[in-house]
Amino acid sequence: MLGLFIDHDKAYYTHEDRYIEREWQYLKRAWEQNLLGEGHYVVAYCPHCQTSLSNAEVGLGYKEVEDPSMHFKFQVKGKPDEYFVVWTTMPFTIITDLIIGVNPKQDYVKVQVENETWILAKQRVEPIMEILEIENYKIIKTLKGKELVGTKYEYPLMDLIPKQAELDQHPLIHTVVAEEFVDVTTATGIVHLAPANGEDDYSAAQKRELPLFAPFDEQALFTEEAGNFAGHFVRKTDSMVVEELENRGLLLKIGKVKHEYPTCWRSHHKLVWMARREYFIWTNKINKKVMEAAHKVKYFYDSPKNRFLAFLKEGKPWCISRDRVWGSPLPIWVCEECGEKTLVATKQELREKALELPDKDFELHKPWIDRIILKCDKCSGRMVREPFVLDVWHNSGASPYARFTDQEFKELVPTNFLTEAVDQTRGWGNSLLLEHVIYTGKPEAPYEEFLFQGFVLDAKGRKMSKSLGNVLEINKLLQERSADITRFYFLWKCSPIDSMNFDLKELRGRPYQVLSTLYHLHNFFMQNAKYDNFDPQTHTLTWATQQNVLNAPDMWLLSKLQKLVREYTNKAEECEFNFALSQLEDYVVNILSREYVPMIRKDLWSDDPQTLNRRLAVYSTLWYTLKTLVLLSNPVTPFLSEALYQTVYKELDPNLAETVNMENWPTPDTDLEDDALEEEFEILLQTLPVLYSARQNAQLKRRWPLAKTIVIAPKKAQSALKKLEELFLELANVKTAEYADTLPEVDPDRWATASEDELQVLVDKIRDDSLEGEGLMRDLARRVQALRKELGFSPTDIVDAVHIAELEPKAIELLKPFIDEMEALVRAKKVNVHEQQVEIKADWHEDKLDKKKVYVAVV
RNA sequence: GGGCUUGUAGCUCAGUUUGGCUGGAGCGUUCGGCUGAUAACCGAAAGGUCGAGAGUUCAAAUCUCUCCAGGCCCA
Repeated sequence: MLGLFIDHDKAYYTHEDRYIEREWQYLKRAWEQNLLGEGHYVVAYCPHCQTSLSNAEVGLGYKEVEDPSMHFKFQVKGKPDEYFVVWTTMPFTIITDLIIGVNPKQDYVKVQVENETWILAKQRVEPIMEILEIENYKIIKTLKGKELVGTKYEYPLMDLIPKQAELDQHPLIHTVVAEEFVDVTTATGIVHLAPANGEDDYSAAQKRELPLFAPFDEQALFTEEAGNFAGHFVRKTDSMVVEELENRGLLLKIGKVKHEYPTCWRSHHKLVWMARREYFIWTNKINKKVMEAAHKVKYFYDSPKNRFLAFLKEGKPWCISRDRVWGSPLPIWVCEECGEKTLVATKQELREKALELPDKDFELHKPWIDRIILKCDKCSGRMVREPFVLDVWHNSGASPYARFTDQEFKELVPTNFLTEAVDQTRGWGNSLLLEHVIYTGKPEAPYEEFLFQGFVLDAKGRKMSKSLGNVLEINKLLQERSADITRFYFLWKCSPIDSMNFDLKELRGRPYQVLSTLYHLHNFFMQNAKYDNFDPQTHTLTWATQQNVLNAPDMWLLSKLQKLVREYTNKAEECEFNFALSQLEDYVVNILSREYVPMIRKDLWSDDPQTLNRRLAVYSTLWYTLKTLVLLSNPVTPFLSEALYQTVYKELDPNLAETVNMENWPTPDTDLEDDALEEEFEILLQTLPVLYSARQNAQLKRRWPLAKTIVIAPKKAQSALKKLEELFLELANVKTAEYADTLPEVDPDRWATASEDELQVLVDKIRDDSLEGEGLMRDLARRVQALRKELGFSPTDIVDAVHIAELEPKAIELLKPFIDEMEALVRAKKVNVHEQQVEIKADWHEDKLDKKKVYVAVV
C-alpha cells in the first residue's frame, strides 16, 4: 500500500511441488556432505495436546503456577557424611539426572551441620539455612566451583533404575561439571542436570559427549528403561521421587512454590521439556565457511553486523524437523527391516523407487507423501517416510535456488541487496546464508548486502500492541495522509537501524513542509513558464549559456545542485537515508525556496518582451533543478514524483519517457560546479540577515527602500559582496553600499547597526521624500496584492483600476512619482489615489497601514 | 539471566569512530517582522546536571568501569 514494485509473473509459492523439489536439492547436498542427520532436541511439549510447541508458542503461555519446592542432597561418593545440597521444582527429573553443575568462578563452601558436611554456594548459606530452619552450622572450608569439578556423587535411585546403574560406569556421569550458566544468586547455587528434560542440561551433556538417557515415549510416559517408574506420566512421578528420597534420608525439605512457568496456550497444562528425536543440519561442521561468508557481506552498520556475526558464531546445529501436518515434507525414508535411510529429492525418483504409490496424481504433501513406500536398496525391505515436515525457515531460506531456474540462479544469485527487520537476523538472514553455503559448498552468502532495519514503535517509544491500543493502522493513516509523506517520514526521521518512534503529529510537520514546498515550487514554475511559453527542448541550459542570460543566482543554484546529487547519492548508497533526505530537505526548503526564488522573483515579475530571454533562462534553470530533485526523491516519494513527472515534465515535453521510473539516476555535472561562486553566495547569505537585523533594530521594514548601507567586513567578504552588489542591493532593498575594514566615524543616531562574528552592517535611517514615497507605494501595493488574491484574481490577470482612499495629502504627493511603478507591480491599467472614499464600481476594503486606516478597491 | 543497541533543549535528532575553542539543527513556545508558489518564511529571546556515579587526562557529550532506564533477539 505504501508502494512496491512487484513482479507478479515471478511470484513463487513454497507449497508448490516444483518449489519443494528444488528446496529438496539443498537437503540433498547436505545429505551428501553428511551435514544432515538425526539427533535429539529438547522441546517444550504439552502432555495434554501431545504436541511439541514452538518457542513463540511457549512465550504465549507464561502463567503463575504451583510446583513442588524440593531441597535434597546427593552424597559424595566414598564420603558417607558429605553431601551436595540441591533444589528443584521438578522432582521427576531426578530420574533422568546425569550430572550436577556448579559455576566455576564462584565461591562454594563446605558447611558443618551436625555430623554432616554440606556443599553449596557461599552466598546461599544463610538463606538456605533459614529455609531449612537450621541454626547451628559452621563454614569449614571455602573453595572455587572449579575445584569441585569431577567429584563423583552417589546416584540415589540406582536400585530402582537399572539403566542408571549402567550409565554410572561412564567416567563423567554422576559427577560435578562446571557451567557458566549456573546461577549462584538463587537456590543453592548447585543444579542437578537432567539432559533429557532441559535445554541447558542437554547442551551441557552434549558438549561432554554423554550418552542420552531419555526413557519416555511420544505420550510423555516413562518407558521400561526408567525401571520402577515405567508406565507413569512423567510429571506424575514427582511424589514417588520425593518419597524415595525421603526413604533414603536424602530429602531436606519439601514444600510448594508459586512461580512463572510456561503452560500450553491451548490447554493451559504445564509444559514439559523433553528430548525428542529430530533431524538436524549440522551447521556446526561448516561454521568456518559460514563465518567467512558472513564476513564478506556488507551490513552498512556495525550493530546489526555484530549481532549477526555473534549469533552465527554460536554455530548451533539447525533443527529442521517439525511435528506438523502442514509443511514441506522431509524427504527421508527409513527401512523397516534394516534401518537403512535414504533421501530422495525428486518426484521422478520417488516414482522409480516406490513399492507403493498413492493415487496417480499425488502432490508432495501429507497425507499422500506418507503413503509412498520405497524399496530398500540394501535389503529390498519396505522403507517408510520419517513423519516430519520442514521448519518453515528452511522453506524461505531455500528461495534463491528454489524460486529461480538454474539459469536465473546463476545470473541473479548472489543478489545485490536485501533488507529485513532486525528480528530476521536469526530468521531469514540466517537461513538464506546457511543453505547457500551448503548448496554451493562455497564460503559465500546469497546476498552481497543486507540491511537489517529497526522496529517501529509508538510516539512514546513503546512497542505497538493490541493490548496497549497503540497500533498504527495503515489504512486509517492513508485515509488522512499520503503514502509518500509516510514513506518520507520513515526514511527521513532516523537511521534505518534505529527503532523509530512513529508520531503522527511529527509526520504532519516538517515532512509535509518539504513535500509541499517541492510541489508548490512546481506550481510556481508552471504558472510562469507556461505564461512565457517556455519550451524545454529549445530553452536548455546550453541555450541560456549561449544567449548569456544565465546569472549568478542560477549558476550558484546549479552548482549547489551538483553537490546535492553527489552527497545524496553517496548517503543513499550507504543506506544513510536520513542523512540523504536532510540534504534534500535543506536544498528544497532553504536553498531553492527560501534563497533562490527571492533572487529571481523580480526577473519573473515582468511582461517585458525585452527580458523574455532572461525569464526563459530562469525556467531552464528551474526545469533542470526541479527535475533532478524529482528524480532524487523518486525512490522515497514515487507517487508525487510520478504525478509531477506527468503534469509538469511530460506536459511541457511530450517526448519524455512514459514514466519517471524510466529516467536515469542523476549524476553530478562537474562543469556546473563553481566553488568560488558558492563561497561568495555564502558571504552574501550571511550578510543579509545581519542587515535585516539592523533594519529591525530601527523599525525599518524590509519593504522600505533605504539610501545606504555600510558593511564592515574582511577584505574577502567585501570583494564577494562587491561582485554580487546588484543582487545584494536588491535583496537588501538599499540604494547604495559602501564597504570598510573598520568602523568609520559616523553619527550613531543616524545609523542602525547589527553585527555577527567579523561582520558589522550599518543602515542609514534617514529617508528622503523619494524613499518614503517608494516605501509607501510598496506598503500599499502589498495591500492591493492581498486584496487581488482575496478577490480571486490570478497573478497574471490585469485589472482595470485600483483605488486607494483616505490618504493624507502629503502621502498622495509622495506617491505621485511611483504610480507608474505601482501600476506595473500590481498589474493594473490605472492606479488612483484619493483623499476620501469616492463613488466607484467596486467595494471598498478596509485595511491598516501603520495603525492608520486605508481603503483599497480593485475593479 | 545472556548478546546487540539506545539515552544530548519541551519534542525529534546530529555531534562520540580519531577527546580540544562558547555542545548544534529542525520542530514547538514568546515577542517583532515579511509574503502573489508555499500549509511557508525572516529576526530576536527563553530553553541543556549531554541518563547517574566514579576513573583516565592539561582537557571528557566523546575513552574506561559500575549502575539506572528503553528497544530487539535469545534464555
